[in-house]
Amino acid sequence: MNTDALRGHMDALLLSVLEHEPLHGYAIIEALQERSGGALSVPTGTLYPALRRLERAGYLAGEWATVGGRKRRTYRLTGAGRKALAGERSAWQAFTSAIGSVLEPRSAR
Amino acid sequence: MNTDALRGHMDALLLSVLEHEPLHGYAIIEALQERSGGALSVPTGTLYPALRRLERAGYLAGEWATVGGRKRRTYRLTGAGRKALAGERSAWQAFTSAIGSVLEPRSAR
DNA sequence: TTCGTCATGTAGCCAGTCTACATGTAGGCT
DNA sequence: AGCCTACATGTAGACTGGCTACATGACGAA
Repeated sequence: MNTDALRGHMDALLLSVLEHEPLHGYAIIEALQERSGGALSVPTGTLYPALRRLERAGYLAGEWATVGGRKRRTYRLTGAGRKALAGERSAWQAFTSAIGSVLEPRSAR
Repeated sequence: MNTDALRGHMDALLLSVLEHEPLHGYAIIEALQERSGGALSVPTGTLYPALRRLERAGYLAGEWATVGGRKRRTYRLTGAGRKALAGERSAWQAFTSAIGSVLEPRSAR
């Protein structure tokens, strides 16, 4: 997939994937790919700026760690992040419902 | 609603709303609003350029008419437009399925 | 004659995604 | 030693397409 249709939904994806466990950037990319059955491949040039944006917004908290000689920045969801995630989820519902109701094939009335 | 999340899905909406009957721009805006239960309000600065783009692409055919002294450009779906619509529909399925599978709340594993 | 609805259109802004590049470690293979 | 792949993060700049704001004009009602 990976069209620009993702626009506006990245935040939801990132917050969601961090809901149950903190992850670092590289692991987030893999998690998204795995969870979506390979459909989503987020390039690093999209991911890292987005993580920083969400951190600035207060939805994520990042922390540096060194594992096996490699530096990682691990992000976890903040309280505000959880609220934002809930908001993103209901926005997603509203979004798909609105588009779906238009796209749904219907017989000529 | 009406965030920029629409990006990439406008084509599908327009093709879909024209599937069963040709409409002119203004009527398309109303149809989208009605079908979505008021959730979608597409501004003219989005609609008209999109219609022209789809016409250039060969998915729509536009024709001028004058009704009650007012000029309208009525668009109808072409054969290529129908094919494109089918493609947009399956793309939409794939898209929502991918995002949904990530967003879906799940208990910690 | 003014206002609201109908009707179309464009210029320019803007935000977020993508491409391509840059940097560096670790481990395996030859 | 040298090379490659996987791991890991990051930035600059292009691109794209939806949005705001504006411009134009006809019609009917108050």
